[in-house]
Amino acid sequence: MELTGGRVRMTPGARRVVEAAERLFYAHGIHAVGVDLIAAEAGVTKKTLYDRFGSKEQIVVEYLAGRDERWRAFLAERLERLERPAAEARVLAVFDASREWSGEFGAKGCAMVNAHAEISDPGHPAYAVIAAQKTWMLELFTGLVREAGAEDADSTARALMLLHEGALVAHGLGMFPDPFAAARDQARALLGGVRRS
Amino acid sequence: MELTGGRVRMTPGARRVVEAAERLFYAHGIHAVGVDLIAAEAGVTKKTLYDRFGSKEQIVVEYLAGRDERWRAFLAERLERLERPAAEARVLAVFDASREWSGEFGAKGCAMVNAHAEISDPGHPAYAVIAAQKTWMLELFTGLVREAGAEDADSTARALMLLHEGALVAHGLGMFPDPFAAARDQARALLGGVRRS
DNA sequence: CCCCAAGTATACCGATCTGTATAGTGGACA
DNA sequence: TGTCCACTATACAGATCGGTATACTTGGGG
Repeated sequence: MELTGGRVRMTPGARRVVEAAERLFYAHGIHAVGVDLIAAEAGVTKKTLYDRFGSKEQIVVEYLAGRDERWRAFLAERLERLERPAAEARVLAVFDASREWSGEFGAKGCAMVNAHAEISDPGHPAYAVIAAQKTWMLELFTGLVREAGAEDADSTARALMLLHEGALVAHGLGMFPDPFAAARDQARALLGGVRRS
Repeated sequence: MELTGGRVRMTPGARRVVEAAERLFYAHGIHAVGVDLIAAEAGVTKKTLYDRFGSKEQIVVEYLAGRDERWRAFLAERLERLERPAAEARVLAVFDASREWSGEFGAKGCAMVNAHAEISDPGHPAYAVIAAQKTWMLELFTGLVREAGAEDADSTARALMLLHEGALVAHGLGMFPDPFAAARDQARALLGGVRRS
């Protein structure tokens, strides 16, 4: 199975497998996509696929963990662009980044939320990846809000989290146009009305 | 197939099928549950199941439409409880109702969002049910906000929608305790700060 | 009394599912 | 030159998938 800290060593074939899996899992759901299709789309035999990953479950883990890694790198790059940023501007930049990301890669909403809908066993290794992603986002907001000097950083961060998750869902379901702009507006109002310590 | 306006005639066996399907689909996901299991859990043969529904797809439609109906009835009952209610109180009551509903039936978040994650074909009949549910909720918020006399009812309603969807997701993933209370607090602040026409 | 709707019981269909087995190929590197 | 390593090709196993077929039972209403 060739693991390195729960992750798989990414040979060229393995990388193509994860890329194909990400595209197929995200578009059609995890259970709707078989390993035969993944292998075919990756231009790889099932033998190679199982030599690298050992199980479909492990491909799911790589799919989610890889996507999370890319999102974090994407977000970090967007946050570093800001020069001498006010903390409030950094919070709003998270919504802008999410809007851009979702426009490019997020037509079906949050991959973590969607995967969670298909997994019932809390012992599934993907569960930890999903939970960690949401914890990380909440802590990101908490840190940024604390920088901004808000009185109750925890509850403010949670409110931002609700707006952000709501925007992801609204975008995925096409509830109304540009939900990230709406969420960003609310976030600004929320931060503007907050008492400073 | 015995349809009545796109829906199935609910004989006793058919009702048990939908009940079993709802429990299993919601807990494990749609593609993860086979019709054999549904029939067994309903105490019904596959013959009966297919005589009533004709296809698994139709069971999915009944599952979602039935759950939506129950939610709307649940919410209507909670809203009617309020006597001589201010419109703002009615908005907050939606979040209270959602909190109560989710505590009883919503451990995995929104059934519509979860189903959407597993369906890729926009022509799937369940798609219309999902979209209609979200449209209905948005219009509900819009109507309530308009009653409250807010200046920009549409954008206020969308903000409430984001908070509500965010709370459903946060609850389903267990991101932090009592997300509906947090969403309700934000909703109140949002309504309180709104300019009246 | 007889019919009909709703149901049971059971067996089957072809397709697809995850996962394994066997045998062989081509390149990099020591 | 020889040995790994990543990979191809193909075939197969056992289970489960959605869906169908045949034959029978039961209870209530004209």
